[in-house]
Amino acid sequence: MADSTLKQIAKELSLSVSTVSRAINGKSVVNADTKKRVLELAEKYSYTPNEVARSLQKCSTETVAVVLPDISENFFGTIVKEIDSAVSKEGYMLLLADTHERADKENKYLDMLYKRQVDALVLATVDIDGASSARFRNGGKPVIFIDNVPKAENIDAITIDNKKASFMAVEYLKSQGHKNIATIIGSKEETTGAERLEGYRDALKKLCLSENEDLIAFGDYKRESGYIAMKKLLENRENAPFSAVFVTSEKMTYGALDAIKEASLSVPEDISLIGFDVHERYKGGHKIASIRQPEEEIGKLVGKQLLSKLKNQNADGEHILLEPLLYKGDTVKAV
Amino acid sequence: MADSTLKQIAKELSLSVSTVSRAINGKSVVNADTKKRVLELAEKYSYTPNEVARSLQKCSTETVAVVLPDISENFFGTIVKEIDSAVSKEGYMLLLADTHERADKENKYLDMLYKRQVDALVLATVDIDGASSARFRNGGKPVIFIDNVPKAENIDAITIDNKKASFMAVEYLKSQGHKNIATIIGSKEETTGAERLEGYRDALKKLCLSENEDLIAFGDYKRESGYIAMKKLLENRENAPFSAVFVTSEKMTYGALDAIKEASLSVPEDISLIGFDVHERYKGGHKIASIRQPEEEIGKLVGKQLLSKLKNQNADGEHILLEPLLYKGDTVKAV
DNA sequence: CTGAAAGCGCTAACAA
DNA sequence: TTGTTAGCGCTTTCAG
Repeated sequence: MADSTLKQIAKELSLSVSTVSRAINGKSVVNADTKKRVLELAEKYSYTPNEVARSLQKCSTETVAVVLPDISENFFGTIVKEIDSAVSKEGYMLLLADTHERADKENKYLDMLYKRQVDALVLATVDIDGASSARFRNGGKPVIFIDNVPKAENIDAITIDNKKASFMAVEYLKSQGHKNIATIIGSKEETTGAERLEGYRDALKKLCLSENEDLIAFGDYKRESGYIAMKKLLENRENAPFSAVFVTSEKMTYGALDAIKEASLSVPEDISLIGFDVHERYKGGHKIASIRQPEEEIGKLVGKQLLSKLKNQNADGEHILLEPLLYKGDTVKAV
Repeated sequence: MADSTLKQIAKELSLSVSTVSRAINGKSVVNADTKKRVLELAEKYSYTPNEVARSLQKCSTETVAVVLPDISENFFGTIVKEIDSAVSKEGYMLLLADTHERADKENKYLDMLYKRQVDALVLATVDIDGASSARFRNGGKPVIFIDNVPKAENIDAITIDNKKASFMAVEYLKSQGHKNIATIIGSKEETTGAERLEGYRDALKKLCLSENEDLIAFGDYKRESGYIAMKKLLENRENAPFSAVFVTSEKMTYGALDAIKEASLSVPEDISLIGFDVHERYKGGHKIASIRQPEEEIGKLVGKQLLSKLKNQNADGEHILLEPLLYKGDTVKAV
């Protein structure tokens, strides 16, 4: 009834624990008959190996930690799904932690996870210098960064090319005749924010568009911050006019749209807009033009890299850059 | 450098392992001076307790398993986020598994999780008789069902009142003058599907609306199946006319809209529609009328119940029913 | 206040 | 082929 152990089975069969272990694990050669007896009794008692004990012995928990800022976002949900799919095939399971975009929580979780001896870590960090994950990396555990990549040596990461993403957005807006393009950037303390900003600036330069610091607003990835940033841009529109805006995260995009609506303006009639990570839920609705990340591909790649690193401690870190995607919706108007 | 252990610290300080353990855990009384020495050395070696060893000893992993059909759905993502939030405060972490709506995967994952000695389980099952989770429940581990609730004795569950959800949808459609109301139901093998169907039928009866089996189509919660089901309803519309449709899951709702669009029909001009679990991403867009579940509340409640059950092995199972919410969008027209 | 000893359940040499 | 021994790192009586 209660969970049985190797010891109990061994005792009942007058065998040693190791023989029972061998019979059950099938790794080593065991007499066919004793093996049969062991297996039968194990069946009868519905013996279940205790993985905790096994982990302690093997110094490996077959567990991958996944730490990210917001699991309710489709972007992260999809990535997690793919990672789980990939690693579960090899017996690994995921310990998940949601940091709510907070560095203190990230630290707390990484601490807990380290104590729990996870074998590897996938981290969408909000900690820009990589200190929070240093222990894992120094300890030789595979760490793969997604979304944000800290400034540190020898980092493994899988992200899109954020600079290129901004370039694509600006280039598309220019192709539609826009000359004054505003942007809303998430925290520039994080690489995603910093790189998207850099890409935006580079694009303006390369495409000979006018630069204006007043057309750059900042948020923190959350909806409310997109709303506030957009509102600020709109209030200052007389001084710093613009016909289009590039918003660099999904939730901020919705927030920006909230502000536009509140100001009784229309998209794309009054303002053209390109968002980020916005997915159409259904045809026939309003389609928000958006830069998107190939999240399934990211997840699959992370899973694959994880498995490979878990086997062979690959040496050097590499940052895999994927192509961003541009979806032209109906929120950009030619002017 | 490498991870230190109590043993190492004990040896270096010529103390016993137990004293070092006591000093670090602070549970028992230790001489202030030795405690200080221990703590200093622990600090110096950045000692990290091995939770795996601790778990083995304590027969508790401080881990909660969360098993669900699709983590990329906002509904589940939000629930997971809230559960994590709640239980992490007490030191628990989540092991997450995504079953892709497949009973075989669910079984496999539950097996792995059982071996890993999780302390509790939150399960959005696709296994209707509850066999997959029997071991957990018999073993006295807290199991809380969400979304689907198996037909078994003494079950703990937190869901919305699905019958009422259907009633609300039908009632609203009737109030807008609709008399022939079609529906698309997810698997009737699962309680969510069965109850929503039952609620739909009850509502028609109670509200004196005509019943017609041809107006009931089935899907499997996925988008494609909603598309196919809607297409079937539309093709048969001459025989079985309807002016409104109630679709009982988010992805099927999008699929149904796909089919409506493909048939060159408009919502709500040609067909009124109420979906399920559809959330507005942004104001100003097309608003899909929808029954919604209070997912944050569900997640918070699950977290709370989990914690309470983890402490005191509460006795009887209880099914907590929450109120569904009705959001009137612009996809229902008065006729 | 501290140490010795036993053990959580399992694995893995090493012998026999 | 099987058993013995020795842990993995920690907690927890029980003595002292």
